[in-house]
Amino acid sequence: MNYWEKERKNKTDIQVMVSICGIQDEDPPDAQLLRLDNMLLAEGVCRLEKRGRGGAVAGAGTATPGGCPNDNSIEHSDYRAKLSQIRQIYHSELEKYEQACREFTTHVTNLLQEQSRMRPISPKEIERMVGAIHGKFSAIQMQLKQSTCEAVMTLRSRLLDARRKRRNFSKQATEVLNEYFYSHLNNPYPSEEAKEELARKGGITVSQVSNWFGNKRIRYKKNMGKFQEEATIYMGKTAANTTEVGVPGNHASCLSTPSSGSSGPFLLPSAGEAFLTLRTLTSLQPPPGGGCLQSQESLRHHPTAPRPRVAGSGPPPDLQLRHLLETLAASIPVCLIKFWGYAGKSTA
DNA sequence: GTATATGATTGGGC
DNA sequence: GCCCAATCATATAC
Repeated sequence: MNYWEKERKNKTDIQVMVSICGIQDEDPPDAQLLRLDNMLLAEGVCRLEKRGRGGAVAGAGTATPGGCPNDNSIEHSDYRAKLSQIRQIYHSELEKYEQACREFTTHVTNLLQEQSRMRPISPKEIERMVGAIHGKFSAIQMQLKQSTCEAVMTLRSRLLDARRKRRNFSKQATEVLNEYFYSHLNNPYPSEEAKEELARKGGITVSQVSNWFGNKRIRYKKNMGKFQEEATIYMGKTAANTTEVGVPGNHASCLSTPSSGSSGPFLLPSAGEAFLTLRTLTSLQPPPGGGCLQSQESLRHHPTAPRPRVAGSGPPPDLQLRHLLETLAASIPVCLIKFWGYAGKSTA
């Protein structure tokens, strides 16, 4: 094999290797790589290898989707096990790629050095070739990272998705929420503070409280008959709490006012006050065109409901309350429903 | 296995 | 940003 043949072969070898790998002079997509790195770090697939990258959230691997604080560590064990598998595969593949990159670089460098005995090859040319190889392997690594990210996302959606991991609230949480709902049936829109307090009492998150009230309002409206019994139970329960202490307006079991505004007409912080107000509310003339409140806006800002203060002559407030409780207990839910507006909406 | 209950998500309106 | 309404996906009851 003469010089030219040898030269041609060497060139061909390199070209074949380069073309097989599709090496081109291209800049690695740093931004995408950075995103993938950050995600893998956040998911705990890889560790911080380089300082100054930023963006990776410390402890992000322990966060639970939806922020639910419920105890789901048992359910997460499967997730963790599979994540560990993914991590192993990722590192194994990464190691393979890095080794292949080293071997390939060495091989190409050797070929170039061999060639340099026959023709002048500048260090820059070697450097350029090595850089191209590294760039290509970086691209391969990025594909690996992308695949790993996809695998993790799939795993998360399968095993950690909040919907799939739905758990019924504890009895206490449901009780707390129902008590508030039925004691504020005329305006079941808890303020942010009330939501926080309900969340704390029920051991759930504020957004779960919001979800619960959203669902409850809709389902109550859709099927009021079904909730009559429940309404009576909770209204009675709250009323009993109130009468037990013998002071109407005792708010020990109640939470802060609804979100309709502190100066609004629905300052009914207890079932006792709700009942006192009932007489006035049910005597209100329905708004024109349909009897009851027509829109969400009117639900939140009823224009006419007065403050339920009993003053002047007549029996003392506690007796009034007791009387009202006795005479109205059975009909309270219906009255409140009517006032709330949905009954009118569906029956008018 | 099916029906129902229930918590979460999504999309649109305001 | 909050709410409603529809819907999804899972839990629970039968």
